[in-house]
Amino acid sequence: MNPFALFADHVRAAVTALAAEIGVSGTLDLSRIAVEPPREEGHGDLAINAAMVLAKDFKAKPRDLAEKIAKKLAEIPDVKKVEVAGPGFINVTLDPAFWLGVLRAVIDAGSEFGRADLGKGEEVNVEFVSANPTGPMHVGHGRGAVFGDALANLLALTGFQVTREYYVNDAGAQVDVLARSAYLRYREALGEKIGAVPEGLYPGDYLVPVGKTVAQHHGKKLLDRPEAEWLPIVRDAAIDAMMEMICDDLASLSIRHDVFFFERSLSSGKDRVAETIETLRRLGHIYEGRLPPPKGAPIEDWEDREQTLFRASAFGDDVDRPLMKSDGSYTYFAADMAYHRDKIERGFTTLIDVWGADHSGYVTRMQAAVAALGGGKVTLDVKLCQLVRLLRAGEPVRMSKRAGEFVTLREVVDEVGPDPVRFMMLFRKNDAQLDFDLAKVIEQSRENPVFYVQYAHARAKSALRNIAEAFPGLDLGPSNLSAASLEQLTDEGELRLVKRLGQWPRLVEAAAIAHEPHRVAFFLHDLASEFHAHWTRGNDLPHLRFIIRDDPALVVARAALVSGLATVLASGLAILGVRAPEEMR
RNA sequence: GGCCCCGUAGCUCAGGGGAUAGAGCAGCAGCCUUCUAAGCUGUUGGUCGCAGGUUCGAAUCCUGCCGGGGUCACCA
Repeated sequence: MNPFALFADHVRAAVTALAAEIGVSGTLDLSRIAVEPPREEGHGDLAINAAMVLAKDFKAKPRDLAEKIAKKLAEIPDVKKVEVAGPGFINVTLDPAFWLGVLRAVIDAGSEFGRADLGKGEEVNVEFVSANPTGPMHVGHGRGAVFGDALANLLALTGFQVTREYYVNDAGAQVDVLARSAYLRYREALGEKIGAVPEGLYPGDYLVPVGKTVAQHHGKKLLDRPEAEWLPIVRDAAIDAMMEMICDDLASLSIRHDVFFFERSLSSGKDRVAETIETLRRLGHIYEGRLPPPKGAPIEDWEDREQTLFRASAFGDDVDRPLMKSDGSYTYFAADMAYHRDKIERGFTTLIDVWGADHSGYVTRMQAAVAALGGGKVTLDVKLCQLVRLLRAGEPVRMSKRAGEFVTLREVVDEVGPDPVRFMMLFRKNDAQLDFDLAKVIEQSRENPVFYVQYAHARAKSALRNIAEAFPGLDLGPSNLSAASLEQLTDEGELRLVKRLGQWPRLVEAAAIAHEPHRVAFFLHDLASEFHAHWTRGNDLPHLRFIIRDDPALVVARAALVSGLATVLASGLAILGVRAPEEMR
């Protein structure tokens, strides 16, 4: 039940009928018609731009056309008032009964209110986190994790078949470094004094337990072997341990993935990377050639050589991209192409990758690869999460993995709790930098918007409890709330809240289409604000309170409103993955 | 130097073709005998970085500058 979509249908029908009556030649582009909640309250319930958008097609002045459309819209039963305003807006005011019907729809649908079928079951793959398995997650990873999870929730709610996926980079030089670092800890576990961890190895003591585990399983067997023999063993143990640790970190934020795709699996058994390159070669997208040296800052060891190149420039990229390193192994990009080809082969038609902003230069080439591999039928949307600046009381916290001194995601979650972390990270657009001030979130948590929204939900629940207590015999079940005499909700604050609830389905759809979960967080903040404001009006105006001693029928109607508010607040918080508490403690 | 993201109130940020540009924090002035004041009300504060262009209409789209951040064959 989306009132705005409903009236968009009405408007399109009215415009089409009008065009037929007048005899407008040519086809009308109805897609630009927008039916929106107006910014100004005095402008009614719906703002319609149809006349301005279609004035040319009708060869009419916007305001004249608006008048004609308005006349047709006035015939719709729920419409109370239609006004033409400004440059040609049609402002529609609906009968309060219509909005109360929306409230009834909220009660009847419960947590299903806002569910949509935009996706029609389309398979969407959301790849997020994909942090290298070389250490604990840091706060920046956490942002991508929370973002991807919320986006997946949002898409699932709007009719998409969502798979949450993690690409594990368990190949390449860095996991060898990990293995060597763990091997050092293994020797340490066997009693050796290792001293300071050499430059170039991971110094973090999270590898100490890995060393101990390897020592337990293999004793001293690995001590005298050449690296080529112990490395794969230690590496696999270390990667397992790192992934376990990362999954724990994610679990602390209630994040779970459906699929963990290991980069190594691309080359174990069949060489999937070679297959991918061959596929593209047959399509004419691969050639052997030379690249011009990079513009700008010269690279010291630049070596002009002939190499295997993907014709990314044919798909909008600036230059073609190498697939083989000088030592004959595949580039990361080549493996990543094979990985995305695998996603396409698994039937996904929409791919979403959530990356850190430091990968921004990589977006176009990956989209080029997907365009080439998907034959134009698969889209890749890359959501870049800008870096998180971690502050403590306004002072930047330096984070350096090399120095082994960085604030891990887990430390932050343990310190402030998962709800503030999730909400704060979603209370910002993904491509905007995020300042995360530990001192603020920890010490002055009242300022944190998450509490504000959670409090609104708790307040609604508390009101329902108090009503039940004040009227022991009163049935507050959904069916009775749905049957309440809602027409008693005549206060403007009450109606404002009901109308805001009516915006929820539209908001959810818009957020899902734009892949922007932050819109949900902002909507919840607005809704909470209106609820708190209305609540406080009861201080001065006791007749607006939810408990009115001698008027159970009115109380049931207001209980319906509060219940609807709690429902939408809970739905929104569920998308964000934030708890909707029954009470604040 | 090329490319990507960002420049909106003192600060942190929404708004991404629509009407008189919003919120939180900070500041100022108020509201607890109450269904939880973890709340609310009022108020101060803006050449939407600059300059052109596109059109009925631009904070929003395009171009060029200026500032901040990121990134720049073969790392992952």
